Amino acid sequence: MISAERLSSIACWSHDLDERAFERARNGIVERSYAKDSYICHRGDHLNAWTGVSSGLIKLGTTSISGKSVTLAGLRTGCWFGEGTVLKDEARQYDLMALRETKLAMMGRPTFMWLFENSVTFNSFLVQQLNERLGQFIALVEYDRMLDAPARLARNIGWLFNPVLYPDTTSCIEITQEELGLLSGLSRQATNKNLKVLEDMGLLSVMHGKLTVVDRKQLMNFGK
DNA sequence: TCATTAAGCGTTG
DNA sequence: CAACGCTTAATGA
Repeated sequence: MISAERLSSIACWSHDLDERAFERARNGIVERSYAKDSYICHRGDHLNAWTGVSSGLIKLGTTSISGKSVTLAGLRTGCWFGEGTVLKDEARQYDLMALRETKLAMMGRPTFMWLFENSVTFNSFLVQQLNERLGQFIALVEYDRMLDAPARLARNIGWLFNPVLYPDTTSCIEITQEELGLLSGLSRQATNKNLKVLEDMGLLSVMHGKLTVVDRKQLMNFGK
């Protein structure tokens, strides 16, 4: 269980719930901390919790049979994920790893299902979120087939600041260039080179171990 | 042939 | 000490 203030600050979807649903949510959530580079779960685990990133950064990925690891998505502070797995009551399809010190809010399946069955506003949020994600992953395929390296990097960074998925106001993210590369399907060198291109264009600014987005709109439209 | 990458290592913040 | 930058040998278009 977490405090009402805490829920409110880490879960923007909680703002529209009625009092009964809000209390239910609050009672069904626990918070946990994860050290940098530690795994939250592996593929095949039954982590039956809808999960919010209270602080930190997570990597969603998997490892191929040959042992090569693939990064599929980065999940920033403010993001809630795992609804697909919890709804279907399935094992996890992908690995989750904390890329730095991270706090997660876990909502157990019973609470999630209760909200799903009883709260219209909660459902609205879920639909909006699923819709946004679908858009994100379709776009990813498009980028892969249509865009060059700088544009892929630009748009992947842009997605990390999607206002629906990450309803915070910061424009800064702590992430290494290597991780940014894994996220965009680029090598470390190519990432570094193209970050400088984007920086020269005034779309973002690069610092040691972090970057600040200056113009998200232009990043998202890069290459058009 | 030329460009790009992974890997290793030196440098820096 | 981890992130960055540079060099180099391998890879592949």
